[in-house]
Amino acid sequence: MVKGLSLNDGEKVLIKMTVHIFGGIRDMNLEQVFECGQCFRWNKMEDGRYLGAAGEHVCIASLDETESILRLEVSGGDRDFWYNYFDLGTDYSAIKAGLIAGDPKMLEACEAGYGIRILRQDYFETLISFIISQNNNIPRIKKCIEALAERYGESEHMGMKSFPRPEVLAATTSEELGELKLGYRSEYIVRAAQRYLEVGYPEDPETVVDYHGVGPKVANCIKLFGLRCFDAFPIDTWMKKIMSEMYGFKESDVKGMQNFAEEHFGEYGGIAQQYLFHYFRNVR
DNA sequence: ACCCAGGATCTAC
DNA sequence: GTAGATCATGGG
Repeated sequence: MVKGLSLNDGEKVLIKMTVHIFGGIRDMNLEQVFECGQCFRWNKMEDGRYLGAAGEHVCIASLDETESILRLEVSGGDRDFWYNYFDLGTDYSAIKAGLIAGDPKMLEACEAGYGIRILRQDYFETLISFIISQNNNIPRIKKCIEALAERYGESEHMGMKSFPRPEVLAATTSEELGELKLGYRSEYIVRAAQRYLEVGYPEDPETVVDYHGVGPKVANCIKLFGLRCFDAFPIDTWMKKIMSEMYGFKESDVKGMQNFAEEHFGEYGGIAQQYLFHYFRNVR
């Protein structure tokens, strides 16, 4: 499909727009997927569709009322890319069943969190995004990331810039990034981009905590969302309260919580965390 | 003015 | 190894 868009100078330019249709979609709700805190570049449009960016690709996503057909209007990326990005090959019903079998307390949280999926996001984008997330709130995290993309992203589709390449961010300075109101995270971002160019994609997920500005919580988010370690169990201020209330931990006993998650939830601890996080923030 | 936001670092004990 | 202060920024 080809659409004509008019630009500021009045010229008509043909923009290549592809539509991917995926049927038989289960365990998916776009609001849950995009607003559970795993990604920051998707926003609901007035008509209910979601406009967002994944790396250099931009997409308008919608799920029909029976929630069985996913429609993606994309600027690029082949069918496999988007199938992979939305994690359509993973059976979340089976994962939920396993979590509930191991802990009946998870039943309500899993039901309330119907439709959550862990997107397969780009590692570098996840790294930078969650460095920005520290001691920050979601609306401002999104503003910071859009400012980064607006300034350093090199391509643009449907009004959204691509996420900056590591080479570009590595070539900036913390003073320059300071103009984007990133606060003390500016230095972390430059150093992270430079380090990424040195070490590349981590063979060992445990090494992400070696980034300056990446502590245990952010590292677990990067592992879960950017490296697909489903056992990574991020513990933030909310999870401390939740683990305290549900399982009786002292809120200071983060180490105890991590060990418990490892033994109790096992390989899908990160998924359990997502359901719990969502449940306590949005339902209770 | 104070507190919080999907915290991390640095310092001191 | 662990408690406390400090770190930008914006919103309530």
